[in-house]
Amino acid sequence: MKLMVIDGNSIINRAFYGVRMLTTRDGTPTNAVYGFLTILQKLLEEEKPEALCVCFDRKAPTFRHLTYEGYKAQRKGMPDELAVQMPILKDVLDAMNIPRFELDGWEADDLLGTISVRDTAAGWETVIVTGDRDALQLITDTVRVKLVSTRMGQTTEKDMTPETFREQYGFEPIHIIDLKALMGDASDNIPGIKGIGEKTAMALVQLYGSIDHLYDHMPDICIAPSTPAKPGVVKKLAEGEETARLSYGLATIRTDAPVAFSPEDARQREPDGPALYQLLLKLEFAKLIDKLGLKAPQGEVPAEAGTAPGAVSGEVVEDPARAGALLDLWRSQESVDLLALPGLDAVCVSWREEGALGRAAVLRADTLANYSQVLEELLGAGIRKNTHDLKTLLSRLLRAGLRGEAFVFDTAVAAYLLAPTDGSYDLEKLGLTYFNREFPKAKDTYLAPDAFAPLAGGEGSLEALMSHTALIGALKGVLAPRLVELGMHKLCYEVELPLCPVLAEMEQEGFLVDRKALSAFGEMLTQGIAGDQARIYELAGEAFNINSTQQLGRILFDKLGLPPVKKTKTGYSTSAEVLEKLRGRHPIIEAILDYRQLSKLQSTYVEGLTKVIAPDGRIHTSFQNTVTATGRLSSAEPNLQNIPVRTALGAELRKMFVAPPGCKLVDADYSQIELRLLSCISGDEAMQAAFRSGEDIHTVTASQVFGVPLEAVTHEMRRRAKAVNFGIVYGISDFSLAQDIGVTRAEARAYMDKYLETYHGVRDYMKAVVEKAREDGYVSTLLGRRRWLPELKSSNFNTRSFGERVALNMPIQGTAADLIKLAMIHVRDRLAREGLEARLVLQVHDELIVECPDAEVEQVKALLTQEMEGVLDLPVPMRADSAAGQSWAEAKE
DNA sequence: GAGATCACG
DNA sequence: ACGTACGTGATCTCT
Repeated sequence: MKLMVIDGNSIINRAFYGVRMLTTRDGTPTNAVYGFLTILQKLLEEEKPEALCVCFDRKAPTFRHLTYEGYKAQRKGMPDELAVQMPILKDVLDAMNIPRFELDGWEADDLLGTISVRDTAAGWETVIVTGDRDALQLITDTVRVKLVSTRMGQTTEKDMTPETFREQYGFEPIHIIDLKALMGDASDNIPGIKGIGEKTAMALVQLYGSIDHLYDHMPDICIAPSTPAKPGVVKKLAEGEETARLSYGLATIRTDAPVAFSPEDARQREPDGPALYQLLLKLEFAKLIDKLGLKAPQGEVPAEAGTAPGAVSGEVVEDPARAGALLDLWRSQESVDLLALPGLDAVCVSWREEGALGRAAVLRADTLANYSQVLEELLGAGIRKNTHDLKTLLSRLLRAGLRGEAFVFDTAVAAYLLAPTDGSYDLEKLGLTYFNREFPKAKDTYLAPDAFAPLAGGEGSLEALMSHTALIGALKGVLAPRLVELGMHKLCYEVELPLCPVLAEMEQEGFLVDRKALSAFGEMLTQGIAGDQARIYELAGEAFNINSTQQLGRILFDKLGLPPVKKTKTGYSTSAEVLEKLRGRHPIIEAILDYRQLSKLQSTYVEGLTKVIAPDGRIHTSFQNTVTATGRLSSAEPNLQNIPVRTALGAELRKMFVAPPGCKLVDADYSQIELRLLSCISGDEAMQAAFRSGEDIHTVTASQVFGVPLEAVTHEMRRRAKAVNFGIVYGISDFSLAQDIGVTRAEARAYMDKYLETYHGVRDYMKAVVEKAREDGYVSTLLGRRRWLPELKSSNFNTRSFGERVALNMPIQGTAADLIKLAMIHVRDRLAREGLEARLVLQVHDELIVECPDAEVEQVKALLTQEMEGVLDLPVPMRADSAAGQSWAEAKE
């Protein structure tokens, strides 16, 4: 029989420092509890003990010999983020029916000791789990200590038995106490003998075992067989005897705590399922709930009654007459919910009948004779619809030659606006978050590859499809009022939703690529790569995988002996930044930099893009509208928002993005939109005046910061001013600015001070925005888009600093995102209204690209500039420049 | 799946 | 004293 007894304080501490910060949406820190439970799961799987319990401290550490300053320093060891998680962990353990022991005036250590002794007496085997080496004194033939350490979320354990202990320390486990009596332990406030360190203490204990035995031999002390100790050491031992004996007492773990324990009481029991479920849900540990196989409480959900999804009565519509009747019914509804399968071969509609009974109907292409007619009618303007992920639906519809109108709500977009850092917004996840209810996973049911295959038994999938569709309506009931409450309803209904069809059309349109030119470019790269590779192998004296940073690091820093500039978590850094510093030290550096550049272009762009050219010769990216924390779009599969431009060779790629014969590309980009917005948002008069003057902003800044006339601004002055301008938007530090522009930290500091003196409105804003964010818990853009900032409440300096930089940056980056989204909607409208053939094909954050017939070029250029500049009335003009050409490279001027 | 690197605004 | 710029996505290696 085996008992596992856990040092609760020690393990939650390790977990807290080993697991990255996690919080629930309301900002409650949860990382330590999460880490503890992860470790517990792992240990239970490995050890499978019959019994289990956890011990906690209930004794304030003593600070007899510490000053008040020392006390404060000590206290810093238990930050608030960890303290608030202690009671949470205890609640979780209670719900898991795991006995926990704590006793006034006793430390967890003493309880571990007491329990292990009782356990042995009862004939049981004991595994003590802790991160604290003190406990090693408890090791016996039947008591093992599992030492746990956690780094970067990875847990490692080491089993310590009498054998392994002796191997490592060279003496018996019990003499750990004697070791501490001599050397002390700062973290436990055990003084030890001053001047006796780890080395000496180890040697003495290895030779004498106990301090009693040691002092019996005074003053003829050796530190190794027939090696007398130095007189200094003997003197210290003699003078420190009293302290050593006192320390011995302090280091001894007691085994006589008055605790009511017998191993039988700790036998593992079933957890209290519903209680544990509720707790883990509150902690937002969805994955753990899954892993433990916990189920949502059955039956009606009491919370938010009336809005929660009730039972749905569903039907599969196979009779055209019935379909017609339903269409009439749906037209009369305020709105219905709609979910379609990716191939559009089935759709589900849900609605509420009088008396609030939920209804759902599935229409299938294979069983409803007039499916396409019904679908078209359903998608038309006569029936108002709610859906989930509108942009993807519209995109699929367009691909099938269909249009969707009258979509009035999107649960994915709404949930994103309410919590833009959540990362994913699957329906089943939203159901859990907003209703505490478990829903089947779409990917396991109606989105599974063979969900509706004849033999797959599609009933489960049908049911899941219907419950998910009905969930859309229920979610709208919660999300829509919340959007109003937080002032984001206009942003949702006037920006995000109208943008969906624009994005879908852009995806459908695609960007024409010159496949031949791309492949010729690729061949050239292949040659270059082969040359670089050969040269690198020759200079290295061996062949190796240049793509492996590990192998490359060994070659550069071990074999060739170059100085490692920077380290990463896993070894040497070989980043371009590091290699640049080594340039000139060895010819191989140049070859590696060139190899890196060429192979990046080859694998990511030439090969990556070639793979995704559609049969129409065009590349159709996917614009993601629920991804970024700031409100920007992102582009994926492929990413067309990071096509090279900064280097001459990379920019070649933009020549491959073209307009077909008879057409041109028109490219329009905002000039300095983020700085212009900074001047508006901060209300800084000086910066606004600079923009109104129409002069180059970086030159004006340089002139003001360096105190010289505009004409006297040198290239270098402008470059530095530009770096400061950028840095300010990101919440830069003097250190990073110095690194960026290659000056000393003091100089960088001076530039920033001068800058903030010149633009004191910006300085005031930087201070105010962070303070307000701390009070409100969020920051927002001009159009009301929000980002929550639990980081600002962190006690961790880095985390908090990050929160402060985000508080500065998000309103600016996010407002720019709001503006271009609005401009895109307006551009799309005007192109249609003016009957132009021009089509938007790409957005790159501050840039729009349109493909149009040659004849429309001038009109489109003007239209783009107007709509982009005129999107909002601000105290400073927003400027946009446009140009046209046969390729993207040409159109960018 | 995580980490390192590098492409963009 | 801390540790060092905001926001993304793709590719490659290694565990």
